[in-house]
Amino acid sequence: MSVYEQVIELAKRRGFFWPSFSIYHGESGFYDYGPLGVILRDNIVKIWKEAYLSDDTIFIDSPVIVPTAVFRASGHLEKFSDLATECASCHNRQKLETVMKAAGFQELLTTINEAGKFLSEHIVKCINCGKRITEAYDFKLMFRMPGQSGSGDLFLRPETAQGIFVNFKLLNNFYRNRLPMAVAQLGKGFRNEISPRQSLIRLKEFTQGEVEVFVDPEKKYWKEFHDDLEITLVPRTGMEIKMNIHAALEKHVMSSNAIAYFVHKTFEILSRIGVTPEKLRFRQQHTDELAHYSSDSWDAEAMLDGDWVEIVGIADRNDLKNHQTASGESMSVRIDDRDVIPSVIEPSYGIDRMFLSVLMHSFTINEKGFKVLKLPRDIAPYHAAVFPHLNKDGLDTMAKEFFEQIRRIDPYVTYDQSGSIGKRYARQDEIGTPYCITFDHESLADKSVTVRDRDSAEQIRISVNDLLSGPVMENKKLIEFSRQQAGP
RNA sequence: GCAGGUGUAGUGUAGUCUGGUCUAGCACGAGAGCCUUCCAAGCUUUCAACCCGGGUCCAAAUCCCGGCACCUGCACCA
Repeated sequence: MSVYEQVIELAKRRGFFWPSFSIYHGESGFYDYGPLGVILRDNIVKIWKEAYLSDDTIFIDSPVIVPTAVFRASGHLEKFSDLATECASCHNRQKLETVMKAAGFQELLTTINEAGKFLSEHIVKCINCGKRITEAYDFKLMFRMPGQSGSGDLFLRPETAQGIFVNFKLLNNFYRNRLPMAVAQLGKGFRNEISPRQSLIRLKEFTQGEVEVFVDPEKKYWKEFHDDLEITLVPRTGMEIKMNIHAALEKHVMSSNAIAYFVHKTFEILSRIGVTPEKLRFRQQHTDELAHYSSDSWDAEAMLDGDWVEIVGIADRNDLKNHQTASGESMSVRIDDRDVIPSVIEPSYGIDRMFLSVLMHSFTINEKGFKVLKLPRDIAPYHAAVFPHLNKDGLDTMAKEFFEQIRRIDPYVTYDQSGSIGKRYARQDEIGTPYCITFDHESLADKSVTVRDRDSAEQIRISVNDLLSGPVMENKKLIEFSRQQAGP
């Protein structure tokens, strides 16, 4: 089994995630987060959110249901729906554009009527079987929902970004008309994918963390930053290189301080949540793969089972101009003596893909053949598990009492007294719990317990009072202990 | 969406070709109990499945049709 398959199996069995609606045979493109998945995802989101809060970013939360006008202005209405063809003979579906190109036609057809007329007047052949194609249809990548009479149709947003753009003036007013300004939003996005695949990688309903950084288009500057990292970069023109981001900026591999800054920041966030740096690269998109709204884009890609998968996109986009034109509202900001419409640098995080990458990169099999999820300690769903060594002599009641106390200090803990001690360790290893706290006969005498480290299986003895002094992950003795275990 | 493959307890599988002895087997798991002085030990016991719908047949997990889902490839990924 591949790592992906093993992670899927583990996720389903241990409650990280699974396909939605399965008692009704499921619905492709939708997944539930299970009990442990919810906690793990929240922990990942928390790190992302705090990384931006501590970097002068403001947050907003806007509706997932959005009126047509917004997407007319943003270009999604036009670009997000493709004219497509289906061959009447072999049922092969293609984008109209692709079929036209293959047939040697240059014409750009944008409406269903135009396309129908063109196809009836010209012979356009199916790429697959060579039979003539006579009809085109509209394929919408956005979910459309009927609006009330007069107000027009509504759409489920395909990205959270527009909710920030349409609020630009209010947000910038809140921010006292300064630039640069960074605004973030965490929320659901929806895309009617033709063929959702690979569980959390292509969902119809997904979670995004998007940050829109509004900058002076002439400078595209956010902040200086410290950087002693070597990061794998794949520029549009050239080979994969390991490079320092500052150097990349100086050598114009990256076009602006803002892009470089957020590539660097993204690298730090991803390493922090448990994406392995060696399995991470930043690749600049080729011009022909750029989204309609973007002029440059660096994708963070994670190596998952031999494939590079995009998990974060850092794009240079220019949406405000469109909204100014469409709405008639000025989006310009006064900088020195100039009125400028800000450019936007957008780091857009695919939370579900990050989540899956963290699981896959944390997944290990130990020398005994058992699975150990080596999650960063503080993002593990449970920080610690509490066991009685034996279910007798009062060990169980003592352990249970301790558990009730510690969970009031740190709710990310669990209790288990079923099966043998070894089985319980194995259960916790599989879900990534970094510490197992065990009450044994010595505990009865001196109120001390053993704490076992997930990655080394080594133990220390520590007093109950030390453990109850604060949250598990802030415990100085445990931090010291895990440092020793991580060492040589 | 196309082509091919697959679909059996929570998980992994046997059985499907060659319909009946399948009251669907096994392992892991989970629950209860016993035992047990630290890494999936053992014992007793319990739980739990033929993807859905239709058809053929005396008889369907097994054959046929339709649907759904998953996997691989192609296309798509704004």
